[in-house]
Amino acid sequence: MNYWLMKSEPDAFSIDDLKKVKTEPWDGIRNYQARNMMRDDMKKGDQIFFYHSNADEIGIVGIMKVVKEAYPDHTAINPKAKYYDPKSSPDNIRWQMVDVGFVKKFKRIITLDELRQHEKKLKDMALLRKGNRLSILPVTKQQWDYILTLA
DNA sequence: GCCAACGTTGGC
DNA sequence: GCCAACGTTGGC
Repeated sequence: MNYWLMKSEPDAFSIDDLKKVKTEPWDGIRNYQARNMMRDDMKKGDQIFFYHSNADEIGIVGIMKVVKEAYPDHTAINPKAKYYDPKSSPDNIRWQMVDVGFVKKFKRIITLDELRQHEKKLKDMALLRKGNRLSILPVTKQQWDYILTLA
């Protein structure tokens, strides 16, 4: 079982939105590294931290899981979609997505600030590394368990 | 709204 | 294959 962290701007899609709809196709990923992780390493049942970015309160807000493994992100070939990709075509969709399911919302948000305060315990957590803008990040079991104790 | 830190594109 | 220009992300 692998562990992940996925970012979303709560204005666009928040943990409360996920709680309401239960499952959601995680479309719009347009970064090769992130796509490759979804395609190659994300397995059904993997656990994911839901992270709110670009918000009043930035941080981890809950847990979701992979309910469907990677498949083509058809929004890439929809000219009206927000993340339309003119270089993709129906027989060559460059992007993939997974479906995620709601697991739980934390009673409180584990803010980025707080995570930084635990930097030593969360050694080399990808999220805390400088300049990291990937919207999907791997989390180690140790980091996962430690963050759960914070929550 | 600013800007640092990227990733991507495209001309050469 | 290099790299300048451009676009995007995301914290502040």
